[in-house]
Amino acid sequence: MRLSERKISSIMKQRGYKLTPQRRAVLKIIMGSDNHLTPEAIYQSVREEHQNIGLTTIYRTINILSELGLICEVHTAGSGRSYLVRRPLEHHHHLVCSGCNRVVDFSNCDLADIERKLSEGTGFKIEEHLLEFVGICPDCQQTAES
Amino acid sequence: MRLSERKISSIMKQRGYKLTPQRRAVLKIIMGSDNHLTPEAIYQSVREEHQNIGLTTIYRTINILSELGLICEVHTAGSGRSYLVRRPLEHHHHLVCSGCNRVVDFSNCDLADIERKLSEGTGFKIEEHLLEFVGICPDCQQTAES
DNA sequence: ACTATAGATGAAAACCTTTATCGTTTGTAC
DNA sequence: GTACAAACGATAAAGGTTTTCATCTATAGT
Ligand SMILES: [Zn+2]
Ligand SMILES: [Zn+2]
Ligand SMILES: [Zn+2]
Ligand SMILES: [Zn+2]
Repeated sequence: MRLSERKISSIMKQRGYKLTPQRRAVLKIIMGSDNHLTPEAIYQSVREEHQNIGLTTIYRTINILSELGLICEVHTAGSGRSYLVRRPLEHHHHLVCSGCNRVVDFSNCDLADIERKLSEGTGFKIEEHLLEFVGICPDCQQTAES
Repeated sequence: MRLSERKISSIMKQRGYKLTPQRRAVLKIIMGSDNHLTPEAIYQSVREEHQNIGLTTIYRTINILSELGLICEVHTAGSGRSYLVRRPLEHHHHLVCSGCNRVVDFSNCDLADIERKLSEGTGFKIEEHLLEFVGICPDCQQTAES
């Protein structure tokens, strides 16, 4: 299942958050991009159409979306945070282009075996895992060659 | 192979860095802990014996150790950085306790299959991966029960 | 429509983490 | 021991994120 603006709107309202024009503008930018975006980048993009919005509102909106599980954070993006809209709702991971920040989602993470062995070997009760791949996308490979 | 203080000392000198008392003190704290430590935590620990050291020196030392590949960074540690000494020198990953920050290293990460499939499916040239597990260690499980 | 209420906004200040600056101190090589 | 480069600590500066607060909606009840 993928997230539509309608669905996001309904989730937010259900949890007591209003879908204001500012939040709609932030959502539009995040949903319209294939790349992961920093708060500053979102700010700059939103500002092109909505020049009065404050950076504070960007952060507030990001934090809400994150709390509701509607956006994904990328961890291999250097210092600082970077987000993109949650495209598959189910458990998944990211393949990130180090050239243009494009993100491809994938769901076939088969870590159950490793997880079980690790758990048996260490006695840890494993709660979550973080898996991300970094590479160069076809477009950026071409750009690099030419 | 594991890193001894002697080995680290030789690597640092070879790369033009002096092993000062301050750096030795930072190393002692990092090497003496099974947990990942934030710069601030390292600062506090080092200060107990070396009360005049500056936070700047902690950061400078961490950055050198990181550049030389002598420490590992943990990515699932919330906001901000956290480090521990690099115990296996070869490629490896971390299992982190969310209770006490203890870290267990493991080397049998078998992501080659996933990586090949991903590469074929997307056309990405994959350069690196990030894999980390989070769980509760046996000690913290007991603490939680009692 | 009018008002009351709760929530959201933007500007500014505060906060926290990390890095740069600079005068002084320390290690190392001769 | 002297000379030199490197490292130190204090402080300031730079980023990035959150708090504060007065103002401004949006919504619901009248
Ligand atoms: Zn995602
Ligand atoms: Zn790319
Ligand atoms: Zn490690
Ligand atoms: Zn633990």
